[in-house]
Amino acid sequence: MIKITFKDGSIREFEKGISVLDVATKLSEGLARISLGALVNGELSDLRKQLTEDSKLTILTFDDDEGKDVFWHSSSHVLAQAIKRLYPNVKLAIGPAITNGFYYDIDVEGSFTEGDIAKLEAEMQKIVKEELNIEYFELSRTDAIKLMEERNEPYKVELISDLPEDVVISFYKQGEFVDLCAGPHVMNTKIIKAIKILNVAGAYWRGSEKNKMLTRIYATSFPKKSLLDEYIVMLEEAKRRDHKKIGRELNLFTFHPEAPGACFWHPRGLILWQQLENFWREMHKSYGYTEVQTPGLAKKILWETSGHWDHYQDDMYHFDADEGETLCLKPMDCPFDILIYNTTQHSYKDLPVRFNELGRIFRNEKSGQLNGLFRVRQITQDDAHIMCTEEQVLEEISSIIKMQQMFYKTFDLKISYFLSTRPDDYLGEIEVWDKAEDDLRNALKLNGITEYGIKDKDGAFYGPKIDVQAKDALGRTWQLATIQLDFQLPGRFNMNYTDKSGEKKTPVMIHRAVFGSFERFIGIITEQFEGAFPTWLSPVQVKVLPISDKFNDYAKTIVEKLINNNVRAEFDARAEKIGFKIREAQLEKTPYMLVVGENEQTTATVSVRKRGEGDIGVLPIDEFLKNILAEIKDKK
RNA sequence: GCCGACGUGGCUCAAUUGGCAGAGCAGCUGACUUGUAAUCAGCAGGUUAUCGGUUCAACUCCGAUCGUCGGCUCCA
Repeated sequence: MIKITFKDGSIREFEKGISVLDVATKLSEGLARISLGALVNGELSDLRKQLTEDSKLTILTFDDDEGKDVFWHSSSHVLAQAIKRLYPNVKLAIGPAITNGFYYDIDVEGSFTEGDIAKLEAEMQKIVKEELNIEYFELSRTDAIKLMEERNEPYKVELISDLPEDVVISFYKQGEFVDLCAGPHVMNTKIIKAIKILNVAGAYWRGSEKNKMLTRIYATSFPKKSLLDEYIVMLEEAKRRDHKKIGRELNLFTFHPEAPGACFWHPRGLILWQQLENFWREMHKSYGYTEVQTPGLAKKILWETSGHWDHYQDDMYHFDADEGETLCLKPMDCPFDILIYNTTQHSYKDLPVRFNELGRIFRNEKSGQLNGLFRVRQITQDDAHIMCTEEQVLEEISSIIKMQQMFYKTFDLKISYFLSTRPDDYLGEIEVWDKAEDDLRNALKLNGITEYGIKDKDGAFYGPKIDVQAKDALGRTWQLATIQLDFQLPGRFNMNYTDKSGEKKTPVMIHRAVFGSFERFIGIITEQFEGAFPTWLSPVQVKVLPISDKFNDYAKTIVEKLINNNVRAEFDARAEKIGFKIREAQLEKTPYMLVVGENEQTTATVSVRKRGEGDIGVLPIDEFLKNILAEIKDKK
């Protein structure tokens, strides 16, 4: 008999030799999927051959996300089993599959050391070798609780007690180990060939900092050793790209213990920053924005009015100034842009008003959550606030989506969308929120974005938002751009405009960011490009390298010509061998090196060496200049 | 903030597990005048993150603080 685990967790037995089509016809709706473990030793290809277009039966393999989920989820059971064998007193919490592996949360006295990790890995390998079948069974609520109480698993008891009335309470068993689980799973532990425990961290029970902190063991596993090796290489690659490392090596930026959560921009890093800032400014001009700049320090009253004080005062920097007045370093720009808006009267004809601001804001991020440029306390936000009529909302959001798409394309970052809905601590009326959420949904639809995730209750307290995530070269995702619809602050600040009939109306406000923050964005592209920035962004675009100092005068005329044409060129006049100068320029990731000596001087040319390509031949200097200027203009 | 790990010249890393803090790169000085990823020689550089403790003796063990990293929580 072949046992097959289906997506709903059920297991059915079929006679060996049964065809996939026969299985499919024996199932009522054809919604089932065969999980990995059903397929061993050639059965997979046999089954595949028998699949037809009509058959709704699909095979899960490690190549698809769902198959990975099942595989890793089963691996997490193996991990839990190993833990219980070595440390019987440990209490199990939960152990799901995640993006690149799985974890198990456990309640353990004391802490895990490296030695424990090695022992755990070995025990997991042993369980795999035992080739344990993974079997499904169901229990009534009472029996389920009884079983988990007997096994001294209070967290499981809590989980069972909280399950909804109508749900089937299912378990999976492998050898002596039993775990509460909805499944599905692989059929046998034997297919989990390669396992690695990655790290140990703390995590709160049920994700709440009010609860006990458990120990979370992260691991990953693969059906082949070679896949694990590839994954480890990828992790090392990520480490090599670390922006803090590259920032220091390329002399772009550094961090200092004297100013935790803040970045020091060196001359070269600031050039990079300024190129991005220029791009930001051009982009906003062409989309009809006008730039503003507002104070960094202001009275508390402003945030009391906005509601931020109630929600975020613990995360704001504030102090008592003279006359008992509390001053705050601004944690966001919104109220300031509103003050500017309110200084003049607005006609419906003037709307939308679009203010963009490169605001330096301050947030007291908890020490444990600082992380290089990704999370800083002094943040440069590419903020903008759009005040418009309700009728204009869709068009404005569409325009923002287009701008964001154009922007991310420039950096080869793939983006995906999420809709974040009303949180529990919202301001305002539910009907208004529903409308706002509808507006955002429509805007996504209107722009052909049909695939997007939902982040339930993840909106800002004043409105729902569209969050944009970008994926980098290593497949990591980052929260960057955002579009937030706000029907609350305009009312709180008595913003208005006069409509066609002469009546005063409250505008709608859209908050949005494209970069997210300059710091985070530069951190991400530093890793994305591994420091080899495209020419338009490179702090030094060209290095001119004379063969010997006999050609310094000629080299100097070339450098001057480039600089006069706004190309960022440097002159390496040191008395070093050409190979040494090239090596250094290459390590600095300079896009172009121009080697000049006898030949070039007599023919008024340069010998061009391109980053990543090597020597690409000799060009007249004017032609090189023309080419590089075009490349810079096209942001290549 | 919570859990865990870590902190040695500017950088990358040693120091035989408690017994004289050392090397490469970078820097400086001098020589070499060079054709597509490292020329040679010499010099200098340290209160081992900080503070305290244990010990005849501490980079090493213990405690506290600061910082960093991996997570959790948070992210207007």
